[in-house]
Amino acid sequence: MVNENDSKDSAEKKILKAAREIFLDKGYEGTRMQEIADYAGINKALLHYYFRSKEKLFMGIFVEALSKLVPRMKEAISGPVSFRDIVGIFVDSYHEIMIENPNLPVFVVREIHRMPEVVVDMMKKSGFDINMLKLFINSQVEQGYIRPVDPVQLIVSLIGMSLFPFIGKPIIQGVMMDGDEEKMRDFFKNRKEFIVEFTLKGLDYVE
Amino acid sequence: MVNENDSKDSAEKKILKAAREIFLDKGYEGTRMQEIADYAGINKALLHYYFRSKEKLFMGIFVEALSKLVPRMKEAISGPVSFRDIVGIFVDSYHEIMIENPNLPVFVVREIHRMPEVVVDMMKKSGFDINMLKLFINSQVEQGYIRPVDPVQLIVSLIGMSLFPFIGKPIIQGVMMDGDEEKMRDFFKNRKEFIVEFTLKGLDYVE
DNA sequence: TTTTGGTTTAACCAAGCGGTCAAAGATAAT
DNA sequence: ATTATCTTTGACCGCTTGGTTAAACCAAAA
Repeated sequence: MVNENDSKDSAEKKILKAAREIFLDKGYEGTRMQEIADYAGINKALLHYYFRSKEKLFMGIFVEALSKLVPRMKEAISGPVSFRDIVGIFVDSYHEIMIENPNLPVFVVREIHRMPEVVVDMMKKSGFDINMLKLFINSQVEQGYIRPVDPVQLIVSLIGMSLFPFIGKPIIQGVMMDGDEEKMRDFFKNRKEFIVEFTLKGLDYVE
Repeated sequence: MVNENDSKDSAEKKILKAAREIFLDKGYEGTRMQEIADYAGINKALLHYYFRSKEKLFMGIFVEALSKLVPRMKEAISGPVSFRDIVGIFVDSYHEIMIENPNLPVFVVREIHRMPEVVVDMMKKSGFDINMLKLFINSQVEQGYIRPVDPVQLIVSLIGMSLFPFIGKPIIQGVMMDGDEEKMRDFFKNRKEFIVEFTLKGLDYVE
């Protein structure tokens, strides 16, 4: 039991890495167990040795992916920060995650559509802390920093503006930017600032 | 050849209707030809009699769906209308289409991700008229109606804010609104006005 | 009535799917 | 060296998949 190196669990980790890669790209229904095995460089039967079924393996990956999509803003909100800061942190955290996991939004959208109740249950149990954000927005309204606004409308707008560039990247780059990668990089570079300014002005924010 | 009734082509139309329903809900990979046949109330072999393969049948549905997503704004822009009107029409046309076809955005997102180059080519050939909108936005900036802004950032924001409520409906309703359908209806009822006001303010619009 | 042509079907097929199993390999304890 | 336990594999299984085929069906033309 001295063995703490990776040669023992490397198979399991290789499987998880492969499953992550392929499930996120092709979704549950588009993925073949054989493809995961090939990608991981192991026998297909070994997949079922470590993870009994395709669904079990998938759910592990899915839970992991979902958790990334829940912005952890508890500390940010609890501190004495401005509305501008919160919007910036919110948008920023999404962009950070998306740049590291470009396939994440399409993956989650696809699987939410396939099994909405399951996902909603999962998010409820995992403590999706939207209420804190709602309260924060309402308090900012009451203190006169921003105009009266339905917090959900605002949150949905922020998420939509943050995620859609990644969801629709092929269209934006291919159709709106004539396939120019440099333009696309510029677009992403400017995206965060645009969303923040656009949002603050859209809410009549006063410093 | 007197026969112009539907009994002759009803099979084909029944197939198309079934294919539309099921492909849009489950996507290419999630759909079984048998399921389409059952839904249409016909034999599976008849599918291949009218449409040779799953892919051919699918592409018909997909082209039809894609065309719905391209906003036909040529007439709107060509006329002498205000920026407020254009934003209103833009958001409105998306909402109208989405309410009639709630599964459309997830469907298109899923299939774009599966075959991005194909879709981009299709959209280019179908004359996606984003340039007119770009020019219009730029002209509004030059005339001082709105602050300087990258048209693509704005268009992507508008589409993102318009589509995301439909893409993320299960989460919004299930997690942000505790499953309350009435709240969700209110949310959708107020959505258009919110986006328009939010956008106009966000761009320092002056009438 | 027979023929003709398009329409619809049951039965079938090869390939691919997720999943299983018995046995071979590897590793550490006895 | 031998046993016991965990890991890895090739071969295999039952089932589903998209697709085919030959024959039945059916209305209109001859």
